[in-house]
Amino acid sequence: MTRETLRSAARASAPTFSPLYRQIKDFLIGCLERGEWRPGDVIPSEGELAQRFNVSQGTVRKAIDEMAAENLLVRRQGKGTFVSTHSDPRAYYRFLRLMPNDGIAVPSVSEPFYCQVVDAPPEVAAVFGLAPGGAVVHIKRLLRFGGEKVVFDQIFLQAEFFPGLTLELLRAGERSLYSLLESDFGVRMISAEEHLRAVAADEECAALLGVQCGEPLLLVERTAYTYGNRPVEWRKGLYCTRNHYYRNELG
Amino acid sequence: MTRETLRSAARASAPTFSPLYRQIKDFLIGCLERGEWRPGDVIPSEGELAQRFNVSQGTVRKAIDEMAAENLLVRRQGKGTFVSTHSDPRAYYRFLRLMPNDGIAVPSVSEPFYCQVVDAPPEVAAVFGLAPGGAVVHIKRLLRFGGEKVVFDQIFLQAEFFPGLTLELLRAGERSLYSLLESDFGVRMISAEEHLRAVAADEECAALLGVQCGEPLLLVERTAYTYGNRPVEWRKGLYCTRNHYYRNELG
DNA sequence: AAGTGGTCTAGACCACCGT
DNA sequence: CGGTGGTCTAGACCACTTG
Repeated sequence: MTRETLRSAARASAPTFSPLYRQIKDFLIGCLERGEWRPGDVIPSEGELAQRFNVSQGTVRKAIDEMAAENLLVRRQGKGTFVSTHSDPRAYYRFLRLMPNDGIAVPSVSEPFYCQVVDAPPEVAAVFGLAPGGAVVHIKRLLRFGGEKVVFDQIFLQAEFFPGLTLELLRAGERSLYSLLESDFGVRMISAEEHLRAVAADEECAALLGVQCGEPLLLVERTAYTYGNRPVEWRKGLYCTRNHYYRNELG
Repeated sequence: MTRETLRSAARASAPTFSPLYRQIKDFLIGCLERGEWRPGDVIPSEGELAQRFNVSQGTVRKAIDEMAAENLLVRRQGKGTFVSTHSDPRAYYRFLRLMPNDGIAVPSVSEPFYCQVVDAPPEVAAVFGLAPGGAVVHIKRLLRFGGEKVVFDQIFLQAEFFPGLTLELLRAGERSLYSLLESDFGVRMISAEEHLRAVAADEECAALLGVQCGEPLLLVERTAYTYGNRPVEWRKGLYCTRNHYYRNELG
């Protein structure tokens, strides 16, 4: 593929100016989407990509810079550039913002106890753009921090993307849910949006979390997206915030 | 100032390697801290800065790129690079994550009703690193969205930085609190950390927000920082999340 | 037309990692 | 040592804004 190929493709598909590094970035994202490079893999070096596209190293560099800023790639000096992965223990809790009040981090343990394919509730169908009653996997689990029951999660996934996802599979191994979805089903979560509210505990979750019925809980609704901002997960978490808080940084 | 000045300064102060663009960034941040360029001002052009430091445009560019990514500067093609400001209406709600359930944005109105210099409560003194009982300004206010009472804020500021801050001043004009603190006291908020919990409404805030005593509310504690990660504000907000939610994006 | 930021190049050298 | 990412240059040209 030559530089001219890139330029002409841009002009053909859109009259708006698209810089070279943007086109290269789009190409790299395409490789990730199509699974040509899998999570944890090294991608070709900057020099090699520059040759392949007939551009200078700096142009490839700018494309990779942006993708690294978006957590799609990870640079490691002297080694190469790698596809981000949830299987890296350092990324296990990338999306979990819960912190203990006293600041002392303790290991968290996930205890899934329910996993069934069900008709999508209307709210979930709307998020996924499914027909009402489309098939989704419904997971319920408890998260413990140092033994203490802190979070009750209800997770919904589009069933067609996760055939054979069972409670046994969820319970096997130490990896995080996103790590499992990534390695066993090829679906990678890259961003998410959360909506937070305060609610009163109902009977079910009061029993599960071991709190009084009516106790204030933090309700966290999350929509998670894969490449191309396609929603693939919706979840509803109830957090007991007696000994923990949800941490957020504003820039 | 020459390139050699930059290099030798780096070697003298620290044995660790510090790239040129880093040193230039530090210099630019210093200018902002010392108030040499004020919010809303244009800073010198990339070419001029490159000449001044005896480096190439690309090096200056990288320094400015990072600062733009941190919201310290704003680039405007064809016009120049500007110091970020809370006085820009587009930045009024930079730190406010509250959204209406129905997605229809309505204007918010701040109603401060209390402003006194008081001894710092222990929690606040700890955040500011003040001696117990140090002087802080204590502000109470209500935030309304389309007339509806939604947030009860209690705000604490280090008194020494804000002499003459009164209820009248807070009530005057349309600008946001951070815009006022920036233009009238020269203190600019650049980042913040929030801790969220669910709590039950006590009598005071139930009355203020017009909800039942015991109703679940979202408790948002914020520490806001100015240049150099110096904390200058601590606030405690109680959000009624019946018709609104706290929105957060995870990357 | 002049001035600004935005893109791109070709090549150099440095810092880091593995063998 | 060779290969990788990280820094830096000097200069070119493009895109946008303003006078």
